[in-house]
Amino acid sequence: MRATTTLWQDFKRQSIQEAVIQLMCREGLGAVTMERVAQEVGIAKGTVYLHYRDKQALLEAVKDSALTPLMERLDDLFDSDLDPLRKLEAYALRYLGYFDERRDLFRILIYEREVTRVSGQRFRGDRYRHLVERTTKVIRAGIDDGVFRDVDPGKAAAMFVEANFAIMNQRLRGGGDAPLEDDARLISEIFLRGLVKRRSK
Amino acid sequence: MRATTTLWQDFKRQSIQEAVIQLMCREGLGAVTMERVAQEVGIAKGTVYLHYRDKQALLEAVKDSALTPLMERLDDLFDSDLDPLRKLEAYALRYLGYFDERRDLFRILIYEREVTRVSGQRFRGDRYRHLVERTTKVIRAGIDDGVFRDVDPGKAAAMFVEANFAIMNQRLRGGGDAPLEDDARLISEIFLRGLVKRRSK
DNA sequence: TCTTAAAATGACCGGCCGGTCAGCGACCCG
DNA sequence: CGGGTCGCTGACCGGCCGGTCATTTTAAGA
Repeated sequence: MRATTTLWQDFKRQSIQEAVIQLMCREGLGAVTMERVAQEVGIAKGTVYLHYRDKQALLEAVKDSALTPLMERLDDLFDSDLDPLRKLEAYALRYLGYFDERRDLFRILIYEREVTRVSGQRFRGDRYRHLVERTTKVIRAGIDDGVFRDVDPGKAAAMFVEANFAIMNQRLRGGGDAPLEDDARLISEIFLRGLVKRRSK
Repeated sequence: MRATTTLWQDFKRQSIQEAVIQLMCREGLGAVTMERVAQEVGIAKGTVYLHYRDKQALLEAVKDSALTPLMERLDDLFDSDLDPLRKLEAYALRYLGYFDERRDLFRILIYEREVTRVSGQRFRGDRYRHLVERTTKVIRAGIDDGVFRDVDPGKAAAMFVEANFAIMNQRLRGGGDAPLEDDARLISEIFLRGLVKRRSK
């Protein structure tokens, strides 16, 4: 009975989180009201507070469950023993792949970035920062190996992470008709080899 | 007298806009309240409404006066007869240069992007979109010339615009000690030539 | 100094939203 | 059937903020 109760509560919590995501995707962050969320789930506002201390805790939980799997997949990649170049290629593939399956989650990522930036506050769980830092290390390793050019690894990492975001954003808005492998390859090719055609003619 | 009055009103309007920018930089978008803005200028809330119809009009005006000069400088560049490759190089230089002089304005850009994205609504004056579109044309021209590789120009453009944003963001946060010419060159080099070292050894 | 029109003010209003809690019904047990 | 537990409810509260407008202040002209 204990287990059953917990399972059911988990289900409830998940329904609430799903409602937040749905609302955010359909009508934007401004529409995410405790009242509206409850309405979406089909429960009363007070009930939501039986599951989450307050609105911030709810949003935090949504971000967590939406982005933690991605971060784990990327951290696994960072921890692997691939060489830096392959790591960046694989990064793009995993990043796009993750959001391609669940496009609504990408909104959550946008939301996190924006709130972090607009509020101007430092967030403890700033995932974006984490991503850039780990990417920085990869690039630094590549430079030490003599594979990459000697550039500021932090800035190159910021460019790379942002480029992935930009492409995913395009996929989301532009209809995303291209296979994700193509887009991942596009990122790798441009970022690693450059836009300019090789003078191989 | 007519002229004098207008000039003085312009000054008032400018003070109000400056207050918005200051508030936004110091305490984030959430602190930008009509009351706080008036307080910052040293006038009463009602007075602000003598100059701007409502809050949205004020924010719109702030965005306009902050970003229009940049857009003009970039549009001049796009309209010039430089070849595509030089245009992209010059783009990075102008972009970074503009915000380097007035770093607080960069916050306004962040604000516009975030609001545009989070609200999910299409904005009439979406400058970001305009930038990407013009950059797309440049890249397409470069591809037609045979200088650039045959990639999706829209996606490459999104990457490029975003990369510039990322670097400016880094300059803002990381202390921005590097000369802007170096950072502009970094963007051009990576985006145009790639991160991977040429096998010229 | 008085007149008067324009400029500035800030108390006030209404709506919104996060958060609370007294109460209600469903269900179980004795 | 009586009583007690518990999940749930939604009316309500308080604070915040955008926007208004009757009133006061300013200043120019006579």
